[in-house]
Amino acid sequence: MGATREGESVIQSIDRAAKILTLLQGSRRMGITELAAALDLPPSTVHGIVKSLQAHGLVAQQPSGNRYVLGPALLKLSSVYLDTLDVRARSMRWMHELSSRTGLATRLGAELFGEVIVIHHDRRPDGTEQMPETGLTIPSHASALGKVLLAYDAAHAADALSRPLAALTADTVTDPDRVREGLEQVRRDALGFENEEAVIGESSVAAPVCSEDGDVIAAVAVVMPASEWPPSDAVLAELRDAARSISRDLGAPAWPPRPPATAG
Amino acid sequence: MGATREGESVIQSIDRAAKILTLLQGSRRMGITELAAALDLPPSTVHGIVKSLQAHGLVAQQPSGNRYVLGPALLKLSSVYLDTLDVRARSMRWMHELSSRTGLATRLGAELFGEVIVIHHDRRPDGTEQMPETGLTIPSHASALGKVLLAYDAAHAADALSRPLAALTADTVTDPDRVREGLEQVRRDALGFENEEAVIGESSVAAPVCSEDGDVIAAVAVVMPASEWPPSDAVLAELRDAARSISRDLGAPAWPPRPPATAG
DNA sequence: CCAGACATTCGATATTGTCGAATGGCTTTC
DNA sequence: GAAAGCCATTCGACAATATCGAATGTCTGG
Repeated sequence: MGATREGESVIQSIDRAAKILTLLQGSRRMGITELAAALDLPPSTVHGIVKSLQAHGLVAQQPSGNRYVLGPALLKLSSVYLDTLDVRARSMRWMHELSSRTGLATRLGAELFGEVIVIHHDRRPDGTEQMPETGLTIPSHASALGKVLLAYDAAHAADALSRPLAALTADTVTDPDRVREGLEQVRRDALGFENEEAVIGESSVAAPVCSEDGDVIAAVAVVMPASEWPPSDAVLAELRDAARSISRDLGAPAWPPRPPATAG
Repeated sequence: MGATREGESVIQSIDRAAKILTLLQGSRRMGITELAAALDLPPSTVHGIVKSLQAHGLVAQQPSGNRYVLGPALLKLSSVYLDTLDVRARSMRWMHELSSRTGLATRLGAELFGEVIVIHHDRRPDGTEQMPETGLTIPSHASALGKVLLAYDAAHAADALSRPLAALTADTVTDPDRVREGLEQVRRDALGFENEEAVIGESSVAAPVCSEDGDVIAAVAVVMPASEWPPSDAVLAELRDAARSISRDLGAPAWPPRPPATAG
């Protein structure tokens, strides 16, 4: 085959397969006709694709019979994916130290298609039960991690701020221009703040993590109950130390990073 | 298209795409020609597939340029996959309680293509740094989780014990028949044991988790340093309680489960 | 017991992925 | 510093392949 139109030259069936995975990612469990309707394709076509995915464990049909869900093979794949991430490996001990010292949960995030995906998560050191957050995605404009990543990555910012911004709480900033204004402060301080903008009762601060060639490739955050807002200077200092240590481990030439020239 | 031969009727390009993902899962980073050689396909064909996967974030090429790795989209997909698992959601609080009471790390595992995949992991409650283990896969024959799952699932056992069993440590049982013998004890006690058979210095005990219709769909384990072997009766009792509680939450009619009739 | 909805199978068709050769970029070697 | 080799990438023709619509089977609800 090959591209019929300019721009895209993706293999049709793989493209459709990926779309099916994305669809299942959104609405947990779907039937064949449901998927077919969503993709505007005949059910038999969708059936063939789903069965092929199922053969590799990428989707599974639940015992109930006629509904499909994402499959266990994805878990193994993602586990290996995480292992390939230098950033994550180098961050873990610093994040654990950061959690211990501040008594707060910490997150490491990177960009994924205009959102932030949590690459590592270290829980608050008290013994309470806490959901694992690795793999979680958060809108960039409503998170401290996201603001930091937006501030240093023009492409990410252009992508994320071009579409309508969702209001997750009453305090979410949904005006792209106001978000952009906030980014200047982030670049100045090398710290991004967020107070109940994503989740009610939860606030966070993030700092950039730089790679060998000086690019901001990730961000670390401390997450705290909104009742503890604003964070003490001690916490901010610990956060900065952690971000600097990780960046240093990665071979970054400098920290804090230089804001991109394009960002005037 | 459709199946040319009996048995399989998977879509070729999707099959190849999945194989590429599996290949990248094994050897972290690979080039196009390397993949092409492994699949015995022309590089141009592989290139097209890889690019299609890349467009959806399922693979990524590392900055270095010419090598491909698994992509971040897998992380989000697996995160949603985990959320769809009833077992996991119901297990979390009981596992956390089990960890707190015993002071040991706990794991929840299910079957994936003849191996065991860790679906949830609750760390030891001391403050030490511990790797997240969710997503890890372990050979069934060398783990307590695996032994339990094998004992109650004939298909899994047939699958897993048909191929050569890897020796992970000096104590790994690699003779299929000896493994099978061990399973009778597992069915009798509803507990599977493993002492340094997978990892040197680490031992574990597992118990079955049953679904609504009485099938064993997962297993819970406590993991301890080999120096603490054998586990106390108190620990075993806590483990049984946790397994029973989870099964009850899932609507299981009975616990311990009845061994399958086929297993005579 | 019947009706409807849905998953699934099957076979013909042409759309589509595949392949081999040619190009371009990069690193290595002498 | 120039050349050679390796590897990713692009292109276009071909026919193998995925797609589609209709028919069948299966389950659920009335």
